[in-house]
Amino acid sequence: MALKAGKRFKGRKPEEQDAKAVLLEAATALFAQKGYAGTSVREIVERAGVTKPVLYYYFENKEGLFRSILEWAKELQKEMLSQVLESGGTAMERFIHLWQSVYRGVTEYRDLFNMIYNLIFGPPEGSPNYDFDQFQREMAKTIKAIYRDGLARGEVREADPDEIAVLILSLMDYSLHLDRIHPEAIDPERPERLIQMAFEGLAAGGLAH
Amino acid sequence: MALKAGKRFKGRKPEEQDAKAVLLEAATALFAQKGYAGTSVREIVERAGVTKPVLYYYFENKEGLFRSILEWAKELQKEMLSQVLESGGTAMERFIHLWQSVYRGVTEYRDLFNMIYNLIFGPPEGSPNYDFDQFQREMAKTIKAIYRDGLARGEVREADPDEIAVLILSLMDYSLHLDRIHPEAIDPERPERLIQMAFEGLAAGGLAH
DNA sequence: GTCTATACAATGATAGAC
DNA sequence: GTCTATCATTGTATAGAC
Repeated sequence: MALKAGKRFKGRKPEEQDAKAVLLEAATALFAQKGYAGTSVREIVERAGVTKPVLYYYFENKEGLFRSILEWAKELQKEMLSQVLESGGTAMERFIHLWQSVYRGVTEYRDLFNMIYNLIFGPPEGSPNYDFDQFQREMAKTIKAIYRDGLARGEVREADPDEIAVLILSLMDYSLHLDRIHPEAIDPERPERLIQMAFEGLAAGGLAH
Repeated sequence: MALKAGKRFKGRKPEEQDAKAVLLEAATALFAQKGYAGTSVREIVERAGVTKPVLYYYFENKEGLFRSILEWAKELQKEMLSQVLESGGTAMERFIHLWQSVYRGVTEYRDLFNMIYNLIFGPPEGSPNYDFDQFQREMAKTIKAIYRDGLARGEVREADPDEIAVLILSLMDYSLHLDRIHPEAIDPERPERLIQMAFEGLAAGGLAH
């Protein structure tokens, strides 16, 4: 959950980077909760337990801090997806595996995920310009790769891979949305069921297995 | 697409309510684009072509203006959904009809929709407290009603109605999301295809019709 | 590297004239 | 109902001491 500064930042003396890590963590939590515009520098430094000049020492400004968080998230996602692509199994199993990896990441870095989720689905000019869509594009790429493998093995019916990516992504995103707004009813297996439902079809009389 | 002040506000002399309508319209567009916190009162009145005291004359404050917009949206959604529930046809056809009604509403009141969409999926404390989730709950209620009718007629396979609602809602919401971020590739028929895909199933060898 | 103190622009909101 | 002028507050950001 924390930034684990030692692993992520290569400061010679750990204490030197402590302020930076704690600022990133505090800002992530606040941006996730209140949005970029809704979060003041004063709040960030208060939560981080430092003073304003410390923030401006480590980051160019509020926007620079914001961008640092996003670059960090980009790396995390990259690691996660490349790991998923190495996994084997049927398309269905790999979709489930993808979901479970996403879910693990979301759980471990909840604030970070919420922040990015808000940025992707929030007002287009609500925060500094940034290609937020890339997070979804990377997800879509992975889904399509899995689908194409499954198609080559005859595990799935033929369809537009882009459409499949949209289908799977929408189910995962909406499940995460539900977990966000109803944390009392979190259900990690919902996407598995939903993906399965989509696989097997809703129509009466459908499907063999 | 404008507020059509005459239909919505019952001012004796139309000009008296012009400022109010134009303020609602301007604020909706700005909130949709930049979020609540990211939009200043100055911007709103500038866009509306009035001065600040005019805003505070018609609304308690920025938050009051915000809430007025949401109450308006609530009414619009209510009308739309009750109309959909009166429609006939198979479950599949009624889901498509629901989507088309949503899509028409979204098109006609694009700023309003975008604003609410951002609020639903945006940071929880990014704007004044409000039960944004009610918009989704109303949608879910409609979907479940349609599904139950279809089930009674044997048109759909048995499943958890809540789960069905999540499935359909996620497909619609994600399609709207795609339209929002890729307006150059808007595809009003995507949800129809996606819902059909979910109905027929992805698994190879599935399904009769 | 971190602090106190402060500069200075922008914000939400209002008083009071018309 | 609408304006000009203004207020208090909060915002981002920095100078300069330590």
